[in-house]
Amino acid sequence: MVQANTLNKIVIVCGPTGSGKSELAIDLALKFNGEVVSADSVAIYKGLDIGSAKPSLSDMRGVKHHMIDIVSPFEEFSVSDYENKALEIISDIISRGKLPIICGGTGFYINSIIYKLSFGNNQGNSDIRNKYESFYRENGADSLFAILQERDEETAAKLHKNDVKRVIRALEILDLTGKKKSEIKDDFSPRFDYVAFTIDYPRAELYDRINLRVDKMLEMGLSSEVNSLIASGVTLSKQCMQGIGYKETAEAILSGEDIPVELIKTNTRRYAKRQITFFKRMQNLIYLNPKDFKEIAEIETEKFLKNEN
RNA sequence: GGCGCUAUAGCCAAGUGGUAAGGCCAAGGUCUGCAAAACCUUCAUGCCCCGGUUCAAAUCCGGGUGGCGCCU
Repeated sequence: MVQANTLNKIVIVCGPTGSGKSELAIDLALKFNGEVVSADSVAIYKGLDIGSAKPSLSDMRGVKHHMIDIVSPFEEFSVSDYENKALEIISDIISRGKLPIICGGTGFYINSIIYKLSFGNNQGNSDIRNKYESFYRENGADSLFAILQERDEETAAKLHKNDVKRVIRALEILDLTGKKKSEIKDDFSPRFDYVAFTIDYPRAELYDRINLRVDKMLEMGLSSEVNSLIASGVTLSKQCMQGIGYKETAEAILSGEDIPVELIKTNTRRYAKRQITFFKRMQNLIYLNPKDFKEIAEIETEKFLKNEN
């Protein structure tokens, strides 16, 4: 375990999909003797390459990448799994005297390494989830929410009754630990000293880039990638198949329809919007102009590394 | 040229006399073990234009304009 230590410095490259994070992270790694730690909930899966825009070997330019291709498409993977593995890797990188560069668009994953979140102190339990899910299906969101209101009023007050996933999670914590989610207090002081960068494209320009990138994924053979996943037995219900581009393509293939390109683009754009919203709350985040992002990122990283705090 | 049908938000669309449903898109937001997931909020002082009837018109009447269809 990495202990909070102000000498532990890491660099974070985050932001919406299609903004050029991977390339910037690699640039910085080359310049500052770093290794890239991916923070991407889809790129962790083996075999999901094109749709997750994984950097190719040549893109990586010899920079070591971690947290990519680490789980099989049949496995489930959670933030907590991510946190454990990533923390181990980060401390190893630091111990070797190199700079960890966290790069990815999954804000929740990034938060898990910056902050020491407890995540309710227990892992998901499919029996319990199934129990409440079927209750929900039979009785509706209001009835499900009423249970939580009775058992943990404080958490219920923070959730919307339609947010079934979170309502179920709160109930799950109650069942598993006997404790209320609202009783668990977390420490939000960062465990690392970090700077974060995001390349700040004007919205319209970002959307253009995304649209083009989706077209490119199709050209590169997204549908055959999805085909082979299906052929190997990966079903739509698998977690990895929730990825944008994967679910739409898989559904189209299974029903014999054309791949809904426009839908994939729309979903990707909406995802980018959610990412932008998420990262707005990140501390120490430097918004880089697309014109000179590389130079500024280098200057800022240099300043950050020199500063002993 | 004649006849018929039609015109509601960026798009689809309900509404047939009582003060503009819903969906999509878009924008903003939430986020503590599924996060590329899940969820929330906002989005037509106005119904093609002009005139009329009426206490009251997107709704009825007349005329115009655009679209669609049929006929010559």
